[in-house]
Amino acid sequence: MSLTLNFLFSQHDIKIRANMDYQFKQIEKDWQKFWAVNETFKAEADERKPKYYVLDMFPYPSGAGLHVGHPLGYIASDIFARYKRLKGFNVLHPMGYDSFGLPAEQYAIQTGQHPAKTTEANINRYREQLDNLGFSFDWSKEIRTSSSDYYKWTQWIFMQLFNSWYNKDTDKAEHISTLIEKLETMPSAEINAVCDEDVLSILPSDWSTMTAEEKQAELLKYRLTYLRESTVNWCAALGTVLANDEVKDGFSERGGHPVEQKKMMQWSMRISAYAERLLQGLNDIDWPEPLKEMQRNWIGKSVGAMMRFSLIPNPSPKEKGAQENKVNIEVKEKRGYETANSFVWDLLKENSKENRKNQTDAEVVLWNSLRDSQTGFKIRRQHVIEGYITDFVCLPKRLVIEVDGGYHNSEEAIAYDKQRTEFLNAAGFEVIRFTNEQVINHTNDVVSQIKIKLENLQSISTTQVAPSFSDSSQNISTTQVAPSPSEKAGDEASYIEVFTTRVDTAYGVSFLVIAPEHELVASLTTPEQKEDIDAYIFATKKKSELDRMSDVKTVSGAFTGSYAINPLNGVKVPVWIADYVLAGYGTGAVMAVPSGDQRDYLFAKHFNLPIIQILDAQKIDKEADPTKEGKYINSGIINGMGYKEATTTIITELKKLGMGYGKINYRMRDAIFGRQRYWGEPVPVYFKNGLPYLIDENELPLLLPEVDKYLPTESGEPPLGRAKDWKYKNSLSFGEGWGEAYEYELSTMPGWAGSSWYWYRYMDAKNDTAFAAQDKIAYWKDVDLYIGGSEHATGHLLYSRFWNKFLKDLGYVTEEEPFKKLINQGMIQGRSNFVYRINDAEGKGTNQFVSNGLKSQYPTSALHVDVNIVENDILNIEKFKAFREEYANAEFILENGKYICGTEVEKMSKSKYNVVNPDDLVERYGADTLRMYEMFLGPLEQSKPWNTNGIEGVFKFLRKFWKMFHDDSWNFTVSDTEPTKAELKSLHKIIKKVEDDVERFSFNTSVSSFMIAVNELTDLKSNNKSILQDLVIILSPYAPHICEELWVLLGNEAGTLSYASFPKFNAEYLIENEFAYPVSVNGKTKTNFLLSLALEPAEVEKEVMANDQILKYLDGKTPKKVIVVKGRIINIVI
RNA sequence: GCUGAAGUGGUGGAACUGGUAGACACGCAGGACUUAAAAUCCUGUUCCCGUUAAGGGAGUGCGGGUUCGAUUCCCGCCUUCAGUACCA
Repeated sequence: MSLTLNFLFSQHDIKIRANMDYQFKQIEKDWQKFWAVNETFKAEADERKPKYYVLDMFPYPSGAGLHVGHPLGYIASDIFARYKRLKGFNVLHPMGYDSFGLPAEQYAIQTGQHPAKTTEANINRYREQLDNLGFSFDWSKEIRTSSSDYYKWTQWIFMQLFNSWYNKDTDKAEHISTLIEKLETMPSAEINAVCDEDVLSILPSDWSTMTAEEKQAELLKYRLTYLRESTVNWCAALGTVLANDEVKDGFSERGGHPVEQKKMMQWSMRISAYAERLLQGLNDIDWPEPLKEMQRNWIGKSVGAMMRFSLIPNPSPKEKGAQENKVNIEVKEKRGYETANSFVWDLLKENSKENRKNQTDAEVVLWNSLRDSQTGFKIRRQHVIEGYITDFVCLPKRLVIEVDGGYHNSEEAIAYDKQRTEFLNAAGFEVIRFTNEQVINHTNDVVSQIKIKLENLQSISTTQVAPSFSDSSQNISTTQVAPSPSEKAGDEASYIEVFTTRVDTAYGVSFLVIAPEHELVASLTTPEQKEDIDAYIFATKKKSELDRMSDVKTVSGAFTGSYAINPLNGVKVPVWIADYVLAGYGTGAVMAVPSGDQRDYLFAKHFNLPIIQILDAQKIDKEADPTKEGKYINSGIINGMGYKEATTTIITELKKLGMGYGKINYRMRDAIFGRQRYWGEPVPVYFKNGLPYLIDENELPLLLPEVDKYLPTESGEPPLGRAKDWKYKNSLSFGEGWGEAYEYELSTMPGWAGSSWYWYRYMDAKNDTAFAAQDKIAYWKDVDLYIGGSEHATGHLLYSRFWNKFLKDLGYVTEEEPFKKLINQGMIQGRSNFVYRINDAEGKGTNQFVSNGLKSQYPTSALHVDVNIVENDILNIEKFKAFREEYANAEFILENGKYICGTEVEKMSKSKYNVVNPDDLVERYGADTLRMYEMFLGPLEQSKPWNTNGIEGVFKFLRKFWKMFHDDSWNFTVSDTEPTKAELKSLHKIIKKVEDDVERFSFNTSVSSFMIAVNELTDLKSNNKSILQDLVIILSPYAPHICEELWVLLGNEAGTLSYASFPKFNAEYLIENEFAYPVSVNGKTKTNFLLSLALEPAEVEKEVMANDQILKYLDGKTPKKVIVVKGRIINIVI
C-alpha cells in the first residue's frame, strides 16, 4: 500500500471497513479524494501510447444544478474513457465550462450581482455534483470560456477570421494579403471569392487610386467576419439579436420571448463560404444519421439554374413612374405635406406612428422647443418624405432637422446618412443634423441655429408639388450602400431573375411570382392593379410570422399588371406577388410551373391561370405531378428528350442567350456574430471614421470592462456603452493615430464563440503563447468520441466544424473534422406522480384523497405530488402530510392498505415536482449504484422517463459483489486455489460481453451481464482470487469506487487499477461438449434434446429420428425434411 | 406535409449475422427468518384454456409476403416521439 494512501485515509480504516457490509459512503468519499490529490487521470502527450480523446459536450453551469438526466452522457463517456485506459490508450478526458451566457446576465439584471460572481458560484456547485459521481476527468485542464486567459484566444481566432477571405479557386481561407495582391494585379471581377453581393467591380488602376479607408471598406465585403447591415432576429425582451438556431417558431429558445425581424448593423461570420465543405464532410464522420440529416437540411443545398425573364416595357418603369405622378396630380391635387411616395405610405405611416411613441430623449427635448410654431414656423415630426421618415421637418421652408442617436459611427451608417441627405437634397430639402449630445446639453444653441436657418430659407407655397424623386434620381451617387425601397423603385430593372431546381420545366411556366417585399414590386405595379397590390401587401404585413407559418393552405396573391417574357419561347407571362414566395430565399422570385409544383398548381387553379403539361408521363387532372419520368412535350427544343438531357440542353441554351446559367444555392445564411449583451467576449475591434479596425494582437485579451448596470444605455447602445473611459488608445508610440482614443465595438460575441474551438484548448489548457502548442495538436489531433445531446445539431456542431475547417486552412490544426465519432444521449424525461383529491358537489376540493385504482368512483382533480416522497408509486402518507400544512389532516381512501399514485411522463421541471437530484440518490445508494443504474435504464441513445423504481436491484447487485469477497460474518476472505472450469467460463463470458458492449456503447446490456456473472459465481460459491481480481478490473469503469477498494484489499497498490490491463479473452473456456438442441416442429419449439457438439448434422438427424420423445410430436407422420444447424437448432418439417 | 427514430409482459428493457421471444432488473404473489416490522433469503410470475398437474393454444402495433424457421428481411397501413417547414 502506498504512502499516499496512508496519507489520505488510514490503512486502519480500510481494514475495519473491509470486514463489514458494503460501506459505500466512506469508500466513495476517500477514493474521490485520492484521485484528486494524486491527479490519477492527468494525461500528457506521450508518443509511446496511442491517444484517445473522449469529450463531453461543454456544459453551461446553470443555477439549477444537475438533475438526474445531465450525468447520463458523462457516465457513459467516463465508462468509455476508463475502459480505454485499461486497453492501453493514453486517454484525454477533460471537463470545463461554457460560462458566458444569457441566464447569468438576466440574473445580474434582476439582482445587480456581477455575472462573474453567480457564474463562479454555479461552477462550484456543478463541480461538487460532478465530483460526487466519481468521474475520471483530468481537472488540471479545466477551462472556462469567461476567463480572460481563455477568451484571449477566442478573440485571437476572431482576428484571424477578420484577416481572412475565402478563395474559391484554392477552396480554402487565405490571409487577406493574398486578396490585396490580387486586387493590385487583376480586375476584381476575376477574383473567385466568397463575398458580399455589392463588391465593386474595379481594375487594379482603380484600386491603386482608392484611399486607405475606401480600401478598408471594400475589404470588409470579403473578410470572413464582417460588419454589415443585415436582417436579424431581434428579441426585444432579451434586448439582443439571436442566431437562427436560437429562434424556435418565432420565439426565443431561451425564455420563449417573441422575436421580430429587424435591420441592424451586425457582425457576421461568413460560414456560407464553407457550405459545401460542411456538407461533404458529413460523409466522413461517424455521427448518428438523424443528426447528419439535420445538418444537411440546415445547409440546404439545391442544384439548379438561374434564369432571367425580360420585363415588357408596357409602360417602361420610368414612363410609368411619370405617368403615375401625372395621374396623381390629375386625380387629386397632391397637397404639399403629402410628400410620401404613396406606395410606401401605408407602411411608413405605421412606422412613423411607432417612432412617435418611441422617441429618444433628445428628440423629446427638441420637440418641446419646436412644437406649436415656437420658432415662428410650423414644424412636423416623424414626417414621411418619399421612402424616409424624417425626425423633424418644416415643409414651407423645405428644411429637415435630424437628430442622431445610437449607432451612427459605423461605416454603413455614415454612408447611409450621407445618402439620405443626398436624397433629401435632391427632393428639394435642406438637411441639418445635430447629435443627441448637442440637443440635450446645448438645446438653446440648437434651437437658435434652426431659427436662423429657417429665416434665411425661401418659402415654398404649400400647393406646389414637391419634385418627384424619380425625376431627380440621376443626381444621386451610384455608390449606394443601403438601398431604400423607393430608390429601387426608380431603377430601370429590365428583367426578373429566378432560381429554379427544375429548369427542365421552363416551358411549363405560366406565370411568375415575386415576394411581396421584392424590390421590383413597386415599379411593376400598373395603376389599375395598384389598389389590389397595396391591399395585399398591407394584409401580408399585418400577418404575424406565426400566422404565415401556420396558414399554408390558403391561396393568396395579387396581379401586378405587368408581364415578363420567357426567354426560351418568347411567351408573355403575368407577374404576380404572393407571400408563399420568400424574399430571403434565392432571388425572391419564382417561375411558376403549375403542372409540376403543387403550390403553383393551387395558385393557378385559384386564379384561373393556364396549366401546361410538359411530360407525357405527367398526370395533372387532380394535382401537380413533379415527375421526371417520360419525354417532354410542349417544350420547344427539348421535346422528346429525357430529364437529364433536357436539363443540360436548356442550361446551354440559356447561356447562349445570356439569360441564365447553372447554379447551386444554399439555404444556410451567414451567422450573426454580435450580441447586444454584457456577459460575453468583447470584440477586439475599434472604430475610426466609422470603419472597424482590429486592435493590436499583443493587446489581447481585450478585457470585459466593468459597468454600473447590465442594461442598454439611454441611447439604446449595448451595456458596454456604459463602461467608463473604455476607449482604444493605440499603444504604438509613433505613427498615425498615436495618442488618439477610439470607440470600441460595443456588442459582445455570441454564446457559441467560446465553444467553437474549446476542444483544442483542453490539449494545452495553460498555454499563454498560443491557443494550443503545435506538437500537442499534432498528438491529440481530434476528438475520438464526443457525447452530448442532439439539441446542438445545427448550432454548436455546425459552428465548431466551421471554425475547425478555418483553423485547418490557416495551418493551425491538422484535421478537417473535429469530432470523429459522435453519440447523442437520449433525453431523460420526468415521470410525475399524482394524488387525486376528491371534489365536493360544487366541484370544490375537499381534504380527502383517493388512491389511483379507485379514483373513477369519485369526482377528483389530479395534483402533482413530489416524486421524492413516493416510492414505487406508493405515497408515503406521513411525508405527504408534512409536505404542506393544508395536508396535515388529509384523509385517504386506500386500496390494499396503500395509497397508489397516478403517473405521467412530462418534462423534468420544478413546477411538476418530478425533479430527481443525483445528490439525493448518491446519498442513499452511492455513486457506483447511481452510475450503473443510469446505464441500466436502457440504451444510451434512447429517450426515456426517469424512474427510480429499479435502483434497488443495482444496489443489491453491488452488495452481492462485495459479499463475494467475504464470508458470512463479513470477514474479507478470498482463496488462492486454481479456478474451476465453471468459474473461468463465467469470467470469460463477461470479458467478451463487456468488450463487445462497450465498443458498441451498449452499456445497459453489460450491466445485466455483470449481474448474471455475479449470480453465477455466487451460485458456484466462488471466492477465487484470480477470478475476482479480473472481475474487479472489468467492473471498474462502471463502478470505480468499490473496485478501487477491493483492488487494494486484494493486495494491489492503490491507484494502479485505472492503468491495469483489461483481462484477455480466451475463447477456449467457452467451448462446450454438449448442447441442448431446441427441437421444433414446423418452426414451433417443442422440446430440448441434449447432444454432443461433435456430431455432424446427419448424425444429429439420425439421433433425433430414433428418439421416442421426439417422434411423439410427429403424430406418426413422416417428416418431409429435417433441418439441423450445428449448435443452433433442429427443425422438423411435416 | 417532409425527414428520421421507435412500437416486445404490470414496468425499464434483452434477444448483436433470420435459429429456444421475454435474459437481467423492478413490481406483484406465496414462503422462510422474526414477538412484530424492516432488511435478507427462497419459490413463482407473457396471456388464455386446464381445480392442481400433465398438456394444449395464442403471442413482439395492424394486414400481407419471403423462408424449414421472422421481434429481425420485403410490401402496405396505424400509432408515438424528435427535427423541419411555403426552400422554388
